[in-house]
Amino acid sequence: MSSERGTDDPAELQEALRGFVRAFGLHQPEKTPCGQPIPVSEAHALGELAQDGELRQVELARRLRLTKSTVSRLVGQLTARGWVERAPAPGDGRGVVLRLTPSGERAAGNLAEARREKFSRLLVSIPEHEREGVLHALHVLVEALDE
Amino acid sequence: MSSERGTDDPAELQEALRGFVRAFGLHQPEKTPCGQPIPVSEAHALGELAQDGELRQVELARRLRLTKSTVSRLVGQLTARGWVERAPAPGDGRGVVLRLTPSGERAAGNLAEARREKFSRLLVSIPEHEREGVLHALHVLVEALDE
DNA sequence: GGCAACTGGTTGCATCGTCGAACCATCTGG
DNA sequence: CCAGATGGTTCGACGATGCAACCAGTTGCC
Repeated sequence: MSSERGTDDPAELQEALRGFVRAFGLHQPEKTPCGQPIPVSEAHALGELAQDGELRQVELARRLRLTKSTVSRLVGQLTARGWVERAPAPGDGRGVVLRLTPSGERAAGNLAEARREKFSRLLVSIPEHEREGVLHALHVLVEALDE
Repeated sequence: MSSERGTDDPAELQEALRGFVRAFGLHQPEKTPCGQPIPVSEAHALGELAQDGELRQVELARRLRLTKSTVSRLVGQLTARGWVERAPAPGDGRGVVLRLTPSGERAAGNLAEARREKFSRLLVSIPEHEREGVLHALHVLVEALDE
């Protein structure tokens, strides 16, 4: 029954999250999240592909939480860049398997490097004694959001 | 020189943030962040206006971290809905002062209600003893991002 | 076998959201 | 009084997403 705005006030949390979203630049389509000449959503897809080597298109959609139509176009852009190859899925005439081309591997590598660089810079901007708390807080948040 | 991945590893931070972004659903254009029939960016603007009563357009742009052209159009949409009024800024012939109309106040009220509801739900999903830490961490993050 | 229901993909249409550049009007400082 | 900064608008381009309609292949069931 405290009248002071404390840790049980939703407004506090809302304010804090809103500030973060804006500061992180999530409002901008961010042509180059890390200085690389590549759109955000393509970067996400590239990351998934680099990690798994091969992916069914439908699986990519699931991971990125996008509709199949969006992903279809996304993959179209990536193949147009020569970064991804579509192949018929073995055992299912409908499906498509995606794989990075050598050029795509390179792009993914550059991207990963740039990303590491970016977060490295961010990390040093966080006072050392706060870092553990920040990481922990993010995990807590994700857990709360997943419910 | 520690080989363990600890609080000085950028990958940790990257991973944590990526997880948060996806869990928070920031990838989706989120037509109705809280079930209200209103686009996200308009909602943000509405929130700022509701809080301050009156705002210079340039100030709104600064807060939302958007360019003046984007904000100009955004405000155009809001006035088209009858939620915002443009008035010449007193003392500066160039400027524009924005104010919510009664109808805009209502819309902002509904929105605030829905948002409060949403964050309230999120808040209860965060263990009580973590709440202060989460809030603090978000502030630290914003500060680091601003550098 | 054959037919209905489902699933993976593609394409067309609509909407949202942002930026940069060009342009105009209005301050502001020598 | 003029040059440069500042606030706004408009235009053109791009990125990103969804839904609906459609096609093709798969599956389940009678």
